Amino acid sequence: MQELLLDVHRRLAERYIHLKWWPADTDFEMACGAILTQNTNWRNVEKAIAGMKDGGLMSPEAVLSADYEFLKECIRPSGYFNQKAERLVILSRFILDLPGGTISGLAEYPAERAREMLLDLKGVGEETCDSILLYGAGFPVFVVDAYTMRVFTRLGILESKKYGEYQRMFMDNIEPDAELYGMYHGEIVEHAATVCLKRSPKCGECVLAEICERKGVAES
DNA sequence: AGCCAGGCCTGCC
DNA sequence: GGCAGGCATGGC
Repeated sequence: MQELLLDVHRRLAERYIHLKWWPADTDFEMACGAILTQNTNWRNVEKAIAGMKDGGLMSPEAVLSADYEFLKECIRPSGYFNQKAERLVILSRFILDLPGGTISGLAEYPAERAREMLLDLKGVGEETCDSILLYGAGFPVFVVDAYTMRVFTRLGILESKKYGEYQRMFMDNIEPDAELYGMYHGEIVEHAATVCLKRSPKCGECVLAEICERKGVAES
């Protein structure tokens, strides 16, 4: 399994080259992006992030002191703005209470504790939590999302709907390495979102075609 | 014109 | 513990 997972990574890395994934100027912007991208196309998230910046809201202090309706207007393009505005406020308050008042302050805690703290926040589920832990605070936790499940189910590597099972598959077989985990997850998203395996897979055209064939996955 | 997007919560069973 | 329904906008 370890060899297979690293093989997929190598093939993706050859095709999708990026220095550091999860584009964001600050860890706060990264964390906001994690909220804003919930069930939402990244193109719309970019508009909302730009909206927050234009509105002068790209800091936890600014979010907390802003007019609530104005905050909603700024993030409107990302959809679900009523829920997401509340989640941004909750997240901002949480961040200011961390050591140093920043997301990176989470690194003061053991990974398990930091994960619990984030999951306790209303509006932060497993994917949002792990994204922040990995890309915001540098913990070596593997992020699983809809793309990850779709790709690895499609490859015939793991048939499951459970977040934890996918995460364990990666973390039990690949050494903890935040840099590697971040790259790998980024490659999966780039691959699934831009080229292949969106809804109707055409494995014959993608860099994972050989693996599809080896696993006996039919092209369609 | 629909269908979909880098989820999560609530309320039911 | 699993599963439907709701949340909202913009792109293709």
